[in-house]
Amino acid sequence: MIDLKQLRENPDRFRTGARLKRIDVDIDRALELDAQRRAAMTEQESLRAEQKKLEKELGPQMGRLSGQLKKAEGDERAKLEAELTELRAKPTALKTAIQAKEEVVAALTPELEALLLQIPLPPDADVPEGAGSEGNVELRTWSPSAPDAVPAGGSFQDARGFAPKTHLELVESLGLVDFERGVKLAGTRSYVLTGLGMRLHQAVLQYAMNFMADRHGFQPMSVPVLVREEAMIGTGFFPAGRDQAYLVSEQARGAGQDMYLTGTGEVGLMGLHQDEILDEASLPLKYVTVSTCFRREAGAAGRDTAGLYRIHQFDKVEQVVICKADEAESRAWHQKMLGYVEELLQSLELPYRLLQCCTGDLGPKNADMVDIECWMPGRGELDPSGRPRGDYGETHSASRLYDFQCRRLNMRYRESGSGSKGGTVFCHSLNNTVAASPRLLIPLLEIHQQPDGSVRIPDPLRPWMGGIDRIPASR
RNA sequence: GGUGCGGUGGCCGAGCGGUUGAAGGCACACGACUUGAAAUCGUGCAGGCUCGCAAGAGUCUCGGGGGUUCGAAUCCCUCCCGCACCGCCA
Repeated sequence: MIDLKQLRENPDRFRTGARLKRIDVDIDRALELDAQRRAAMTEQESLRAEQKKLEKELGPQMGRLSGQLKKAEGDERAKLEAELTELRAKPTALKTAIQAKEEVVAALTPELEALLLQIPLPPDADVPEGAGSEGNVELRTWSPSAPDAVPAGGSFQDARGFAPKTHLELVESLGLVDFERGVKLAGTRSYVLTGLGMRLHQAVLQYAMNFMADRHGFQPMSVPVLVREEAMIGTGFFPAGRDQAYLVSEQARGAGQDMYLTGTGEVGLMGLHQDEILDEASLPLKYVTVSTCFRREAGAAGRDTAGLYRIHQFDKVEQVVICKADEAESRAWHQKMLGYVEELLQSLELPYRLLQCCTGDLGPKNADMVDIECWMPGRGELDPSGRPRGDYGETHSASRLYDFQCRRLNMRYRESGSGSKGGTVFCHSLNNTVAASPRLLIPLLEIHQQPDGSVRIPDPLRPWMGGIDRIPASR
C-alpha cells in the first residue's frame, strides 16, 4: 500500500512509477474518489459534532421529561408529550442528515480502497528503465574453479572437456526423480523425488537453513503455508497475484473462511507481526523459514514444461528482514542479503550472475529487485547438434519494499530518539530467497556432473547426505 | 462434531445505557531522591482520519457488520475469531 497522503501531495510520482512498472491503474480516479470522500467526511463530522452537542444539552432534560411522563395523567401528560416531541425533532433531523453523508462515504470507499491496493510502489530512481526482462542489467558474475570449473555464461564442454547432460537426463540416469508417478498423482508439473534425489533436496534445504541461522544470526521459524486472505493482501500478493495462488474453498462447503496456499515463506514470515506495534529495540527482525511453496503457474502454459524448473510445488528457504524506516538501512540490508546468497552459492561452487531488474520487471510491491540466476548448461536454445547451449535460470530474487508491505500489514514501531514525537512508524521490509529446491538441484546436478555420469556432491552438502561425496552413476 | 465461555489500550484487566476513550496494574518516557544502581515517589503515555503553517480543534475506533435509542463498550440480531471440556483422530 502506498501512502495516500503522499499520493495527494505528489500524484505524478505515482503516475510515473506505475508507468515505469508497466502497471495500468487509474490514479486520477483514485484522487477524485478520495476528494469526494473527504468532502463528505468533513461535512458528516461537523454534523455529528452538532449532534453530540445537542445530546449533552438536551439529553438530561429529555430523560427528566420522560420520567415525569410515566407518572403524569390527562392534560399534564399531553403537555409533556408535546414538549418531548419538540425536543426530539432536532436531533432526529440531524440523524437523518448524518446517515445520508454516511451513505455517500460508504458508496465511495470500496472502489477507492480497491484502487489504492493496486497502485504500485514507485521504483527507486537508480533502477534502470525497461519494459520487461530484456531490460535487466547484469551486475556481476562469479564462476567456480576446479574441480568443477564452469564459467558463468560460458561453455561447459570447453571448460570440462565433455558434453554435459541436462538435468532431465541426469535425474533419469541416476534415478533421482519419478515424473510419471508424480503426474499420475497430481497432474502436470508434478514430480516425485526418489532416493538420493530426495536426500539431495533435503540436504540443500538443511544446509541453507542452518547457514542462515548459524552463520548470519537469522531466527529459524516454521510458519503456516495455509493462510487467510488478509495475509495475502497484507503481504502484497493480492490482488495482483490472485491467479497464482491456490484457493482452498472452505466457504463453499459452509465452513468459516476460505484459505490460500502460500507461494513463498515470505507470506508467513511477514504476516507474523501483522497489526502489531513492535518494540523498536527488537529491530531489525531477521527471520528464516523453510516452507513448501505452491504456485499455479497460470499463464505459463507450455513454458518449461519438462523437468524440475517450473513446478506447482517446491520447498524454499526464505530470508526476511524487518527494519526501521530508513532508506539507507534498507539499502544496506538488501546488499547484505544478496551477499549471503553469493556466499552460499560460492560454497556450492555454482556459477551465477546478479541481475539488476529493470522497472518493467519489478512487481507492484518492490522499489528495487535483484535476481540471482544460476548458470544451467542444460537450458537454452539448441545448437546445430541438437544440444542445449546453456542458459541462466532464475534461482533467487531479492526485493526491497520499504514500507509498502508493512503499511498494508499495519506493522509499526514506536519511534524514539531525538526529533521524534514518539509517534508510530511503518517498518521497512526486505526478502530474498536463500535456496529453492528442486530448482536449485538443476545447476547442482548439471555443474557437478562428471564424465562418467556420476555427480560430485559439494563439500557443504555432504554432512546432510550421510557423508557420501558423489551420486554414483547407476548400473 | 457436541457443549460451555469469551473477544476492551503496547500487554494484563475493570466497566454492562448518558458524567467512560475507557478504573487499576504492568511496560515505557521524563523528573525527584541516591556516590551509582535497585527500590520508592511525582508526572506523562491508545491509535486512525479530517481541518490547520503551527498551537490545536473535530471525528471515528472497546472482534466485523446491522439494529434498538435523543444517546451504546454496555441491550438485540448476525458473522468471524479464540479458549475450555467431551467425542473422534494423526
